[in-house]
Amino acid sequence: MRADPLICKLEQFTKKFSDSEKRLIEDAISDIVDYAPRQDIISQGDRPEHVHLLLEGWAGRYKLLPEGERQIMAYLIPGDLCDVHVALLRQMDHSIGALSACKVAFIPDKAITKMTDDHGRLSKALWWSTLVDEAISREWLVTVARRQADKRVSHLFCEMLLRSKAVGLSTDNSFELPLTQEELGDTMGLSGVHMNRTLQKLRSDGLITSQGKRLVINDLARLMEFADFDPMYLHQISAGAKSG
Amino acid sequence: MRADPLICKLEQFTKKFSDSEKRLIEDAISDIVDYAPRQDIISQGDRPEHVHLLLEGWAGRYKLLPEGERQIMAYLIPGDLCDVHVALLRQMDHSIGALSACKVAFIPDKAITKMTDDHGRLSKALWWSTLVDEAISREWLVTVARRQADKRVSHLFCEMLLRSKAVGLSTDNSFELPLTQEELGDTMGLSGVHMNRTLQKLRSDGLITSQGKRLVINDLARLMEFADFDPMYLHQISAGAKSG
DNA sequence: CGCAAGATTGAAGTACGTCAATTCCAGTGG
DNA sequence: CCACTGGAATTGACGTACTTCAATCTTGCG
Repeated sequence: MRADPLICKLEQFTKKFSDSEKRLIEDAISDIVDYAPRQDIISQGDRPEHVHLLLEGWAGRYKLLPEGERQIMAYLIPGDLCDVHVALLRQMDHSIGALSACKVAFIPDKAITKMTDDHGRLSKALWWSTLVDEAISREWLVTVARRQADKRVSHLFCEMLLRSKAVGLSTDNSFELPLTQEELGDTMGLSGVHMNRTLQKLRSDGLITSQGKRLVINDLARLMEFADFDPMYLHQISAGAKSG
Repeated sequence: MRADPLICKLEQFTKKFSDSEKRLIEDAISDIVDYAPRQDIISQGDRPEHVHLLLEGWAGRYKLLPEGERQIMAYLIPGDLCDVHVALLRQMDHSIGALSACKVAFIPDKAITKMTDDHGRLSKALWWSTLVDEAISREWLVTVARRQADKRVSHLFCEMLLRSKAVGLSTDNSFELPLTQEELGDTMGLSGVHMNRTLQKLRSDGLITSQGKRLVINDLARLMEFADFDPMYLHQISAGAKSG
């Protein structure tokens, strides 16, 4: 089903959903829209009328600074909801843009409200996912503030591998990374040039391999060790264990 | 009342609470505990049984890194709740420590659950406050990743002034800042030495003045301009965004 | 007064950024 | 099939905003 990654993700928090619950989510989708890379899915100041569920591709939360630099504050991958709870805030304080080609499902606000009013379990699961988003944001803060470039990038790769696994996008130790080095830099607070040199170092140290847009982590345990990566903040049930 | 700062804060989001609603919150407090500076209020790995409401002093969310550096990821000031929704996550992925002497109210988990089950408005207000926390965390990420030391610190000071105002801790353009320069550095990803030089620069530029532990912002408009500070992310009704 | 924590200062090192040139590569059209 | 093209990756030279270390001065406070 189209909502599989979302369900997959939420099932990390709660017990397996029943078929009828799955259908409930699935049927809430009112529309599906494609976005090209660099296109905004939601813009700062918007007050979206429906919730956006990412089905395919990568998107990013970002802000622009006065000198024109872009800071990406979060990655969204399939199964991630862009704005479950904007209704509580008045408007978006940042934008969400497609990083690769994206397929996005629209779920009307009312459908979400109805779903969560009737299903405490689902409501909790959605809130759980935003609490995890918050935990991720805090960890990125630590990463950017305190870790050196090579560990910064390694830490990010560990996270994205685990998150990809959690939604069924990775079974081995590799995943699609549809980003330019510039975009990676905009995420970790590094220049494109330095990101390039950092990736070269990680490759020559044998920690990663890249095949086109696919990133291969040669030895996850070693990379996690190197990056001081503790998966606890992801609050995955199997945290620490390797799924697959 | 003891819960005044919290109520003050929540009233930014929702309409004024009735006296009975205020009493409801007030009466939920089961206990009040004092903490000395540097003492942990909640430690990583904990699964707290009650919600902590900060009444006096400043506390901080932090993580420790392998080399022993501490990264402070958020400040908590009076009116802030430390862990409203930990129940949804299995355990704390970080610690919360007192930065100054703190007075903390304990509210039993069950009291919160009951309160929010019965009062949708209050429940929404509490969730609103965690969404704002998330927005703040994202803004700090931008600050640390992209802004230079002087703007970084200025941005932080703008935020803390507005947050202090929002809970009635500041009426003019000054507020209590009970932190060492080292702690400010641990927050903004700077060494204590560089934090010192940065503060000197801000003082000599006439942007701030410090009188002991009290920070005076000489010209808020100028400091906001300098720091590229847009208060929208705080989602305060009064501080910018008009309700839509 | 006397002590310890914090603030301040200077000197030297480094991890990053910036700029600019060059190479690589996937698409596209001929 | 190849030549063309524009974006992305790579490289080198150089500048700088920060860190680190270590000494000294200041302040709060019993």
